[in-house]
Amino acid sequence: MGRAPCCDKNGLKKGPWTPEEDQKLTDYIQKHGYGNWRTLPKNAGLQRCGKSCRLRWTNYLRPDIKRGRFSFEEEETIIQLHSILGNKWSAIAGRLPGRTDNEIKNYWNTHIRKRLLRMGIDPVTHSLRLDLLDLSSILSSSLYNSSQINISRLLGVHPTLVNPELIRLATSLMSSQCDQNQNQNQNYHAHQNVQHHQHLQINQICNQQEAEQFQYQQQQQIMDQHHPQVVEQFQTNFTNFSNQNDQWQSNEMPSSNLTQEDYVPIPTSHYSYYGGSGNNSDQTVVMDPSLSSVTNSNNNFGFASVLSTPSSSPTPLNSNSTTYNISTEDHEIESYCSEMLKFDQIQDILDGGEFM
DNA sequence: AATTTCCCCAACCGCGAAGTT
DNA sequence: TAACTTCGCGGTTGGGGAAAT
Repeated sequence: MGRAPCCDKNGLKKGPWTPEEDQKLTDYIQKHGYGNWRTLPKNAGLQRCGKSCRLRWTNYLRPDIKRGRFSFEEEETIIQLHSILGNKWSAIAGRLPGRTDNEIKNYWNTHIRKRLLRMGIDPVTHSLRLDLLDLSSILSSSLYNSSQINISRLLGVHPTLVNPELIRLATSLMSSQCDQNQNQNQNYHAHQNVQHHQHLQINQICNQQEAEQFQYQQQQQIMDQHHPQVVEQFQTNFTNFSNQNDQWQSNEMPSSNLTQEDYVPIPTSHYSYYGGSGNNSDQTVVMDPSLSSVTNSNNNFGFASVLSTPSSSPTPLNSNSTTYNISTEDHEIESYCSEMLKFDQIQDILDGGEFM
């Protein structure tokens, strides 16, 4: 009942904390603990409301706060937990020692969420969203600009590795597809409600294999229903493309201004956040893992590599100085992610949790 | 070099739940 | 049981730094 009268209008300070205020708060809590946040600021000699003090302490001053970049495993944990818990930031934070809900929330909104959207994955439901991917508009833009870069970005491969024949096929395919796309989108949106409910069911299944299989079937159905031509053509094209793959990848990767993030794998109907087989050898071709079955088996490219945050890596997100070379860092990421954080491990954690 | 735009994140706000009287 | 207080959560904002023009 009733709301706490938040920060007094009379004279209580707001805004950024000064080092002096931090010191006062820290000193006070170290001596007396933090029992009553309402009376604490007065006792500590701070012109702040209790709420502000609590926030400052829990999000910044607490000694067990782990500051700095999120590690790969932390990021993967966040994604997995979010797929189960949704925006329960405090619950997610409870599984990430040293991280605050605020920090995780910020990180989600500024990094992970955007990346999922670029991949055509709904960050709310964690399901494939072809409408978010918006193939036709991306391709239209690419074709309008006659840009090979854009097509290669869509395909998730380096420009120099894009088969010109594939570009030509995609061009003709999508130009006819554009006309149909609007109607299909309308049908697709109607489908989204159903899909959302299905996803909720998936979350309740709490079994990765069952959930993945279920999700795969649903997404396959959507792809087949709404984009049959796309599916068929791309499968054909990529099969042809893969036959030439050895030749393409045998060339040394040229350096480029493009960053790792410029390449967005195509989310196909069977996707995974994780790396593929874990059988890692030298990898230079960026390819959706689902395509690995029709390509060279060494060419798996895990989504983990795409998901890996730039802030987790030594290279800034949009650094133009970054050459396109995933063979070292992403190799490690993929290898790492394929080995860890399997859904059942998360589930084990959650089974003992209080919020399920 | 100056200005504008973009992006990140610390901090705030409002609400509901839990606790207390 | 109702009224009130306190706490914690999730959504949102805006200041400041970085990047782009």
